[in-house]
Amino acid sequence: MKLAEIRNKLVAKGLRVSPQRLSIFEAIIKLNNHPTADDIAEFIKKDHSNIATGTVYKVLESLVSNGLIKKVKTERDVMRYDAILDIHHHLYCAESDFIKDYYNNEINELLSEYFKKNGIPGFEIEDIKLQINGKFLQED
Amino acid sequence: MKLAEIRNKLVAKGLRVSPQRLSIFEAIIKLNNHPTADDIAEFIKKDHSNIATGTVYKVLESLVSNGLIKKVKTERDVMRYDAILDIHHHLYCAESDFIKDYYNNEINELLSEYFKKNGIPGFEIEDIKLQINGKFLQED
DNA sequence: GTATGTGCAAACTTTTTGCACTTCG
DNA sequence: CGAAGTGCAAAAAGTTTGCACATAC
Repeated sequence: MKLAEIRNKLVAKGLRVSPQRLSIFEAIIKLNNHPTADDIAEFIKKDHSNIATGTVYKVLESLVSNGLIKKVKTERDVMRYDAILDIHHHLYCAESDFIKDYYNNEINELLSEYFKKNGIPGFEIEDIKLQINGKFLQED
Repeated sequence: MKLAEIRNKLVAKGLRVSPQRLSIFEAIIKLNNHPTADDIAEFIKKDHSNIATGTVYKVLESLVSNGLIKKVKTERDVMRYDAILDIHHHLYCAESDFIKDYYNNEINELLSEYFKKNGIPGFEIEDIKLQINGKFLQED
């Protein structure tokens, strides 16, 4: 995703384009393994200018509440963030607390077809995500 | 689940049967909406005897690492706990941060059949959970 | 110029830890 | 009795908040 694209997304939501917003958004995309607030802060401090921790949280919050990124949580005790790129699922290894995105349209269709036929009473489905738990093998 | 049953589960894992373990385990089952450590502590302090916060965390940790309960996390910032009763999925409403268990064997079979045919390269699947996001309608 | 965003540090919340004491088996 | 578990209080970790200052538009 190019900078101009990010800029557009911010503008489209009525958010001002500050360098902090840009670099946080960029960081999430580049650090694409579901970074924590701390990962993001470090990344920015390393490659770019300085940024306050409080700002990182405030910006993340505004991006989340504007639907530009998502919060992801694992069994560990920190929040992780995820750019919203596409419908994807998560492969998760509890042992290493490592999350990897998993794309599979066949599954998406299988599920959406199933739930189109059989809804869930008392619940309005917005989207479905798989959390596939297990272990990563060598080649990762 | 009866007390005797809980007792057995503890013994089976080589854990000692302390009143704290029993009441924490019981609390998770009774407070069956994925209670937080704090919910559990309050519940125990109300209905039964006193318990230290540190103990609650220590006991939860031992139950989790012995596979007797599970940690569940939502987008909010506290950890929740879940008795392991059966294969189930979660209906989740981000707005209210409310989680409800969802049982559906048809889906389980659909998925396990699918992944039996088409594995995921580099990943060994242990189990699959659906997180179905959306909104609860009135009758909840 | 003004509403919005940022930096900073202090406060808050949740979870962890260490150690003396207690209890299960 | 001894190993395992608990209470307590202090500390760590993660996140939020308030307010003065800065900046995007």
